[in-house]
Amino acid sequence: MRIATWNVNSVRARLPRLVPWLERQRPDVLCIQETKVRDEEFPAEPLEDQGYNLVCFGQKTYNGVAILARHRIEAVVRGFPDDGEDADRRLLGAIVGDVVFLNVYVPNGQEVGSAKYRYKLDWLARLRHFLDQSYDLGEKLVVLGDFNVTFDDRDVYDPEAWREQIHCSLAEREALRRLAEFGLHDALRELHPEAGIYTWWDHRGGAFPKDHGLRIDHLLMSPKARKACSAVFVDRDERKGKGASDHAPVVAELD
DNA sequence: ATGGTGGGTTCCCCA
Repeated sequence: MRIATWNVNSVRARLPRLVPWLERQRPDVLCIQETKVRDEEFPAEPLEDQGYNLVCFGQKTYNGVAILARHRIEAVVRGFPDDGEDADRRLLGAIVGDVVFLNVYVPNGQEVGSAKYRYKLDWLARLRHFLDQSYDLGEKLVVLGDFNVTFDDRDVYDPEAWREQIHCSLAEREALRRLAEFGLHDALRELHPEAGIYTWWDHRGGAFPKDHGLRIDHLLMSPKARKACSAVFVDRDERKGKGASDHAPVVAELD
C-alpha cells in the first residue's frame, strides 16, 4: 500500500497540481491538509474521477483536512471528542484496509510565546491524550500530516538562525516527542538518518531554489506499520515551478 | 532591517 501526506494549501487552488500528481504517484491513500473549503464546496468530482473515495472535514478560509483512498474508507472520526461545533477542523481519522490513519494539521503557532503558540502546544498535548484514549498501538497505525514542528536540527537548513524560533523551539519539540512516545516511529528519519531532508520551503524570499527548508510533515508509525514500511521519500519535484504548494508530498510504501 | 509570496473573499489575516 502506497500512502502519502501533503499540505496542499487550498485544495481548490491546487487541483491543477493535485490531479496530475495522483495520476503520477498513484497513492492508495492520500491525507491532505489546509483544504480551506467547506465540505459542501469540496471539489470531489475531479478526484473521484481519478478513482478515489474521499472524506473531508473542512471549513471556510482556514484549516481543513481530507482523506482520499482507492479502497473503502471506514470508521471516520472528525475532530477531538470534546470539540465544539466551531472548533478548528484539523483532525480526521479513518481506517483503510488494515491500516488506521489519523490525519493531522497541527496549528502553526505563529510566534514563540504568542497565544497561538500556547494553543499549538495545548493542541499537541490533546492529540497525545486522544491517542491514549482511543488508539491501539497493536494495530497498523499511522499518524501523519503537517505537524508544524521539526524533530531536531537535522530538519532545519540553518539551525542557528532558527534556534527557539517557531517550528524549532524546545517546547514544541518536546510536545512532538511526547506524542511520538505513545509508541510511534518517525519513519522517514529511521530510514534516512542524514540531515537536509525537508518538506516545506517558504513561498517568500525564494527559499526553495536556495533549499532553505524545514522538515515539518511527518509519518509517525506504530511498530506494526513501521515493520511493514519499506520506503519513505519526499516528492521534492512537486515543490518546483509555478502553482506549487509550499509543502512537498511525503510518500511511504507499506508492504 | 520585520523584508518577501501565495491563498482566501479581505478592505487584512494567516501561513
